[in-house]
Amino acid sequence: MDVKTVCLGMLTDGPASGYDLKKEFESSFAHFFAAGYGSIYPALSSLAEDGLVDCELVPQDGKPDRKVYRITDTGRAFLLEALENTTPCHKVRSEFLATMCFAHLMRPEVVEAVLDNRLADIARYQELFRELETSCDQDWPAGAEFVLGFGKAMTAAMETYIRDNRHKLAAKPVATTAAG
Amino acid sequence: MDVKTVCLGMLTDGPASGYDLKKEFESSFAHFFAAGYGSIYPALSSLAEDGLVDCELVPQDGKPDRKVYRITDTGRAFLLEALENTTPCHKVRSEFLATMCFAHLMRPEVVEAVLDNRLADIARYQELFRELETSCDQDWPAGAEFVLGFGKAMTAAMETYIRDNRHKLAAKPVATTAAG
DNA sequence: GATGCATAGTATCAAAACGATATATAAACA
DNA sequence: TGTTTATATATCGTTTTGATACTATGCATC
Repeated sequence: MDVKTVCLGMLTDGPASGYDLKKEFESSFAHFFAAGYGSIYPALSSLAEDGLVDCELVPQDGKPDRKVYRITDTGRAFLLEALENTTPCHKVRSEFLATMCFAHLMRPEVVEAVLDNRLADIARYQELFRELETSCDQDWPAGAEFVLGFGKAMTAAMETYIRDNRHKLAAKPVATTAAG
Repeated sequence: MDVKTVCLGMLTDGPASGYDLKKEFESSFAHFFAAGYGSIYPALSSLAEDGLVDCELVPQDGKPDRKVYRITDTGRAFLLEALENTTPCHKVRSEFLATMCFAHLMRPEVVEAVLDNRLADIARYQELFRELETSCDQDWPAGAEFVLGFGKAMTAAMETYIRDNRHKLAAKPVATTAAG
């Protein structure tokens, strides 16, 4: 389940350009699957090369031409197979937690700042979730609702945990730091 | 906060080989920061080249020589600066959630299998957490405890959410799937 | 007695992804 | 007038991934 497959999946919703897909990665997918242009454009080229999508050039006045991609029957079949033949993983890559592992080497006020920063980031996600909910609340497939709810549950748990446990990070100052 | 910095941080705990660090990535760091040999060895080489760590060759009988790395004063200073001068991110990369977005394209029994698989994965993490707790319970820096607790809270929230909401994924079957 | 697997250890490589930047145009804004 | 925002595609060096290779011992299985 790489960027290619996710792009292909997004295209089951209707034809779209790379730019369109990027916006989707930044909204409904933002909390669990990031992808930049450096991944999306090569992915779409590769999908087109493999015949899994068709590409239509749509000229525009002033702006650059749009390359609108549409999933093919082959692509649809490929996607179904890809969806059913994997055991999808769920990975966290947290510089935040890595930093907190070394909190005892940091000045307490910096640790506090990092925690505040994380809470602010969580708040941004929560606002995004509210927007997603209000903008298009009905007609969503069950999966999309499940995924949104998942994101809400995770951020809520994260927020609660940080608020309830941040005091412990300040509590244990290390004597000398000289372990050499 | 890349693999290099995390390795450097791990070395504040005492000298270690790439193999040792890999084991740490697989245990206490497993739930939030993955790294393979392909990242660790180049990271250590680069750190040594920059004078942030020293490398000592320790011959062994039968087995290959160990390359034991030790953080230098320069390295320690570099680490402190790196820890204090960033706003560390926290990213999720979930093929699982991406798959669930397209649950309406999948056979219900496959969706169920994916969910069961995820729960099993969560159970493995929970067992790892129990092991980490029992093996070295006192003398941990506050940060390590915070991070372990964070992992426990997240996996617990994940498990609860999946158990409470999985029925919704089966509830809304799509009529034709032919949207093209 | 051979095969396979686990442990201990270092190392490399292609492919993928990341993150930033370049390019071009127009509208809105200060 | 100058800056930002939006629309759109594209590239490119660096990092990361995931798998594999290599050496060597020991232990269990066939």
